[in-house]
Amino acid sequence: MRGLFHPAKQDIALAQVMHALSDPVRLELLARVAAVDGEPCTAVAGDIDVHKSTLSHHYRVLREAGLTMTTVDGRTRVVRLRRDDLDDLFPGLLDAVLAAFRKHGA
Amino acid sequence: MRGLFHPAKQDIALAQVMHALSDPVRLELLARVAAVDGEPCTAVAGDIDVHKSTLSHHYRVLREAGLTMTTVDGRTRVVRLRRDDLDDLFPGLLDAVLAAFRKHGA
DNA sequence: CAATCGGTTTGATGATTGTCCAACTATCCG
DNA sequence: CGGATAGTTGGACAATCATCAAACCGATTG
Repeated sequence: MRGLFHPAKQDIALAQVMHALSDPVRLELLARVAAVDGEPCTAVAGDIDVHKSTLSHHYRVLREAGLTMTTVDGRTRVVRLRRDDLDDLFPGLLDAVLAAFRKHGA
Repeated sequence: MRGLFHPAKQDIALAQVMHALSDPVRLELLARVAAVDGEPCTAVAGDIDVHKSTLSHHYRVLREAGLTMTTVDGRTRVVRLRRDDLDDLFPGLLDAVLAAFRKHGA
């Protein structure tokens, strides 16, 4: 498995971030990751009704856009929000999106 | 020309807004519209290097996502930001995106 | 070692997208 | 009216996307 790619902070692009946040499943995932930081993937994904390979795909989109940081722990993956990088690059964006999602859904 | 469709405020969906903001051309358009509110389309589009029908397409995506309000004035279209609706629905989102775009580009 | 478990990778498929071009509509000007 | 101007519409095309299914892989467990 080619070691999980994460973009460097300066390579995080706004349009790509917005695209990563333009899917209902990914918004749901991000909101959950933001709520419980540092949980295994499945614990977070829980009841979402999509195939596990689809979930894997969405996690990769979030990761490669620079939104999340995934580390390997045994046979589970731990997903964390790159809040520091994002808040520094795009102040207020993450909080606005998360608040909007909590209030209105996708 | 089927009269320009604008979603009602309560029908503006987060995911669709994010998708509308996930294209470099549309981010550029939005930033310009935000800067000079109430200008004709071409005055705003100016030097952007895409075909005029492509521009028309992007304007429609922005409009149908609820980001802009387009009115017809003679033979030109006037595009305005739906700032009140957006700020009310998704507080801080628009400003965060615009600030991010001004600082980093797309 | 064998089975299981968490998750990835690799197709395949249908839908959506961004772009251009050509034709069209509607308005304005002379 | 006839031309120019501003923009839309429809078609075509390649690229990307979300989804599923099946095979796979590495870590853990029996």
